[in-house]
Amino acid sequence: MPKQTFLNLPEDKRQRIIEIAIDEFASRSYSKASLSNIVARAGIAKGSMYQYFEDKKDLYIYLLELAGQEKLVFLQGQQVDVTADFFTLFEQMLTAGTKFGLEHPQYGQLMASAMDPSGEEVLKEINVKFRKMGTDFMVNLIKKAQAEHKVRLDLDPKLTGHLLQSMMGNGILEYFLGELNLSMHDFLADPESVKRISDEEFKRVISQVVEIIKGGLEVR
Amino acid sequence: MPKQTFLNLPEDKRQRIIEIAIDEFASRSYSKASLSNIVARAGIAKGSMYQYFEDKKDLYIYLLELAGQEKLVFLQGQQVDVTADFFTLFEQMLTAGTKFGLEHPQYGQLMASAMDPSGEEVLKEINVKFRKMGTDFMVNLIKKAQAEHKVRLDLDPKLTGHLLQSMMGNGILEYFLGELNLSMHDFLADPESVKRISDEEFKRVISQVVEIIKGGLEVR
DNA sequence: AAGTCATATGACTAACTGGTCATATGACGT
DNA sequence: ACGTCATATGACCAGTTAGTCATATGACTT
Repeated sequence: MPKQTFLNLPEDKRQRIIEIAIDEFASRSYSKASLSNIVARAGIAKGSMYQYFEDKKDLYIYLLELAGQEKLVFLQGQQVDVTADFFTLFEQMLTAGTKFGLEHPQYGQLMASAMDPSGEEVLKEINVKFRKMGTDFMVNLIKKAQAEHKVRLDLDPKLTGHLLQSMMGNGILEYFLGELNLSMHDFLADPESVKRISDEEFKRVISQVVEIIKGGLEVR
Repeated sequence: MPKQTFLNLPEDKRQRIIEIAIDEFASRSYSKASLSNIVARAGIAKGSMYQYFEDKKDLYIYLLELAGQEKLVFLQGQQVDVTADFFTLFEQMLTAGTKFGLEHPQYGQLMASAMDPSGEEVLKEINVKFRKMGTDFMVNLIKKAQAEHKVRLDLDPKLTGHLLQSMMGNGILEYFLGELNLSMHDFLADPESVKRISDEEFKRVISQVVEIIKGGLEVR
């Protein structure tokens, strides 16, 4: 949690610091991200940073929380109907999740790296927490769909949830990047580079993935 | 490529250095892995390391090559019949790939992190090379299966290949770790901790994944 | 014994890192 | 004008890093 001092800061200064910090943590790993770099770019003194946050980890966790909130807000603005049919909901979530990654590359990357199972040891707890949230949600969805006989009853909800969960992250985005011969770094440096993907192409990819999953999971 | 000096080294010394270096690079990210640490553990002078390798990256790439060779040898020892039916081959590859990760945690982790699309910028080329190899293989397999009408013709081979490829890595292993409430670090520190997984459980998980994929891809 | 040559060494450098702290600033109340 | 107090500062610290290099070792040749 940031200290009160940070929250008392004028809006624009606070925002600038956040933006620069997000950018740093999104484009370098946690340990490689540099506080010295952030304060230099933000034009503040190193000491000030420690008036705002306890330490590096504190700052990082705060940014992750912001990213989570941002994603939540984004998802609420998208067409995601939690009462919809399982496969419809899956399609909507896949669409919304991928769009978030495309439109908010830094937040997306930040959350993706926080959920990376082979992340840094210092961040183990955070990692576990974030992944558990996502997987639990997915597992419950599947259980519900099984109760309604929409999904094969012989499938293990946990295993199936794990598989779907691994697709919900940056999976589709990575496919697009691969097709455009771009690395994640290229994309972060120039998010516009992915605007070349047409709406049709986007929809085609999502619907193919959904079809595969549907074929694999649905009761026949 | 290592320098001749390294290749001239007595077998046991060379092996010891390799083992320690693998351990270091497997358990910390490329940038966090420390040469100072490696030489200290190996009981050699820092300067010696630079008689053996050009620099850190050179060493890392060499270790990756070793890991690749090790995996190849491992796969050859497993029951993988490249002439088999597509879904049979997929099952065999999934089994063999996951087993490799279980039995050679460090090599497995090393290769997984080298293929991580959001890896470090210095390693971009290596990353691209490794991923391309894997994906190309998968894509060709799918194209062949489509020609034989074993896989739905309306599926985009590249997209489908990308999806399958993302499962072939540490996906299943990560599921097991999640079930045992272990992190990747725990597993690397104590590979035995996963021996608790019975053969039946292992087979069950693989066959469920294969069934899902089969349902999703096969011609009906 | 002298010379050669591949190999081994570790002190050293320059560049970083996260984090600290004594000091300074400047707005506010008295 | 004085005192107070939250905020801002950047020199500084101890620790780490990848990489260098003059020097030493020791086996093998002449």
